[in-house]
Amino acid sequence: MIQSVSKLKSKFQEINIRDTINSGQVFLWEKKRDKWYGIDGEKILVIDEKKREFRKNNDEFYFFRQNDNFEEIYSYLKKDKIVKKALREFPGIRLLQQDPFQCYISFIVSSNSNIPNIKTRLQNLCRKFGEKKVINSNEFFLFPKSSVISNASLSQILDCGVGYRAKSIKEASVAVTRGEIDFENLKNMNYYEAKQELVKVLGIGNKVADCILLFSLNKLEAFPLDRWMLRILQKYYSNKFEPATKTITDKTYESIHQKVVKHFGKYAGYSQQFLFKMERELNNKKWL
DNA sequence: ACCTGACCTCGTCT
DNA sequence: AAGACGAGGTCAG
Repeated sequence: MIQSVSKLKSKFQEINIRDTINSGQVFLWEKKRDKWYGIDGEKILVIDEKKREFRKNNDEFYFFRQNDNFEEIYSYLKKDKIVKKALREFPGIRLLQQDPFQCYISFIVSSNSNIPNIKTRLQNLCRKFGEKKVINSNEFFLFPKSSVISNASLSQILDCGVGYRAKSIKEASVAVTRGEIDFENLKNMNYYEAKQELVKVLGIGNKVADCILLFSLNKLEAFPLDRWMLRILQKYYSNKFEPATKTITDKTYESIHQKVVKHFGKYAGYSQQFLFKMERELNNKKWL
C-alpha cells in the first residue's frame, strides 16, 4: 500500500517527453531519430526522448516547469479520483512554459480547428515569416517576431492557410508591437486582470485566453473549457459543474471556472492537462 | 443578457 | 475519386 503510493510519486517525478509534447499544448515539435526538436519563439529546443530531468537554470528546465513544487502539486492532484487515475496512466506529463507570443498566436490559430491543421498553419507562418536555422544538418524556421507579422499584408498571412483568422493574427501582432499587449505585464497581473486584457484582442475568447494564461503566463488556475473538457466534466462529474452544451456564455464559463477551482484547487490547470490527455487517448485522437 | 449561425481550410471518411 | 463533414471557438446580429 505505502509502496504503491511512493511508487506513483516517484514515477510522477520523472518527465515523459513524448507524452508531454503530445498533450495538445504545443504544435511545432517533431521527432528525428531519438531526439525531439521544438520551436519555442526564437529558440530551438533539442531534447533526447529518454531525458527524465534537466540541469537547473537551462532553457529546458524552465520550459518543462522543473521549478514547480511537485510534492505540493501532487498533493492537490491526488485529491480527485479521476485525476488520480489519469495521473497513474500518464505520470510523466508536465505543463509547459512556452514563449508567450508563439503561444498567443498558436491558440488564436487553433480556434474551430484540429491539431493537424493547426500544425500546418503554424509551420506555414514560420516558413514565411520566421528566420531559418540549421541544427544537426536539419533545417528549421523560428517563430516569427511580432513586428514581422504586424508589417505583413493580410494576403501574405492568408497564404498560410489560416482562413478568416488572418485578420485576428495581424491585429493581435499589432497589439503586441504597439505595447497594448505586454506579456511581462500580464505575468505580473493576477489571473482575472490578465485575462481581461487578453479577451480584448480580436480572436481571443475565454478558452483561447485560458490556454495562453496557463501555457505561457504562469497562471496555473486557468482551466481552458473546450468541447473536450466540457464533455469530460459531464462524463465523470455528472451534474457537479454545469450541464454540458456545445457553446457556453461568458457567464456560464465563469461560473464553471469558479466551481472548477473550488473543486480541483489552485493547480487546476495541471488537473486539466491530465484529464485532457487521458480522454483524448481514450478516443484515439491524433497528436503531432 | 442570452441564443444562433456563419466562418476559412484541410485532413479524413465514405 | 469527388464530395461532405467537422474540428480543443469566436463574433456579430
